[in-house]
Amino acid sequence: MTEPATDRRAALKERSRQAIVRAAAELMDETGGTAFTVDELAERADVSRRTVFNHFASLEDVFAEVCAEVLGELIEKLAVPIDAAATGGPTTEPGPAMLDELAEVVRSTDLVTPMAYLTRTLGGTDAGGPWHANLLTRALSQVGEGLTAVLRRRHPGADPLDLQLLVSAFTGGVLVCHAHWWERTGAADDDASRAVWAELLDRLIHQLRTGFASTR
Amino acid sequence: MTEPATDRRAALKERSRQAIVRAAAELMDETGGTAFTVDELAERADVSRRTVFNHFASLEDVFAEVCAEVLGELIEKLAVPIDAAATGGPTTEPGPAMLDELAEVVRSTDLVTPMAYLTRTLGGTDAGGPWHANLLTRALSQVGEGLTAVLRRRHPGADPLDLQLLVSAFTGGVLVCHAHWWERTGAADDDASRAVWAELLDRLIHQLRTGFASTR
DNA sequence: TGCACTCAGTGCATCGTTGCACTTAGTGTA
DNA sequence: TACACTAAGTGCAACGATGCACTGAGTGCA
Repeated sequence: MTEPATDRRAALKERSRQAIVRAAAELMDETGGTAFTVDELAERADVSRRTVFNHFASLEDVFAEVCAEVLGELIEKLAVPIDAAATGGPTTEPGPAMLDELAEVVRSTDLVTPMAYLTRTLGGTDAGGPWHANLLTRALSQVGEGLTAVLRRRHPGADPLDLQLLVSAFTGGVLVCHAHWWERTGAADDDASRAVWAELLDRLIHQLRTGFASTR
Repeated sequence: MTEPATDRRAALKERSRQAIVRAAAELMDETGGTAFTVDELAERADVSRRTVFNHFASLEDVFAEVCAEVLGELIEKLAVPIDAAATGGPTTEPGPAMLDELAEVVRSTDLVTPMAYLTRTLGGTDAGGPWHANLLTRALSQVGEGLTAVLRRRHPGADPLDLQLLVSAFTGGVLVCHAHWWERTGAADDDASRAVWAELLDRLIHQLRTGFASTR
């Protein structure tokens, strides 16, 4: 993918920022959490410690950006089949119920790997703390916005309220499922964990179907 | 080789400078001369055009630096066997005549490759012009200083005047040999060219021996 | 409980790069 | 011969990174 036409200053700035985010993701993966210092992050990113704070207001903001990128990739994964179904352009013709479509896409996408990563790195040392809770809220909001945008592209004729209610109920349900999944699997990234997740997801979808089956 | 302890600013400065020199050496090699623009050099070095002039006063200075590095490596090559002969520390004991030692070292070092490179890139388009002549003068001076330093390490008891006269006569002789070599071989980098160079070198050494054979 | 330490975060000045407009010299063409 | 163009080189201001001293919060220990 060619870089957008930009001047060298902007390119340098973006490179520094990406280096910090990438370094944080690596350290989070290696340490299974967020227990590293700004000095370690700066060294790994090959920038000065002041530069980290030039780009981010706090370490928490860095973690949030790592999450945002993981979740952004997740939403892109979910968007691909939904957008593909729209090949030939979006239509207002009645199609499958949005819930069924969303359910099928979510079922066929591996959510366990990113969830395991985020749960391990953010939930490991201080799960439920106000700091991590804030990150989780931001993450959920981002997922919700991303899904809403994708479904809107697919169903431009859909009532916006219906659509947003669906997404809100869905992401809220995913949060509940996540807590159960974590409790039962310890956020492992393996087949047993995937089986539990699939079961919880089926429960959620079943519960939501009765309320949104007529949405077209 | 570990980088010297330095701060990040100094490291960046040095990286930029080295990138410019390296890019110039590549372009000189690829184009067989110096007929490229500052814009091309800056692009290859991945710096801005202003940065080139932050580090060097002119394109000519960049070329001079490329030469200096090639010649510096050359002098290092010559220095290795001379310094190795001094293993156990320098001595004022009578040793082989300096000329014989210098001759042996020069004979056993491949001078044709760097000479071919420098002749091709600097002599190709405007040989003998005042601009290139200036580069040649600087190059010769650098070689002379380098050789003088090496021989001084090896023969600390030698009379400085004798030593400098030897080096001056030698480098002057090399310049003459180079002109003949160029005329006869076209500055090719091959075995035939090496044979001609060896012959010319023997002539030079033979001519110099009668004047310096007693130097110890 | 007071003290020492570590670390996140901050303010400010400096450095090196960069963007851009400019001048000047050299060159080619009508 | 005048004009247009290219390219080297320059001055100046702005940007982004960096160095460094500093404050405050949290923690551990005597």
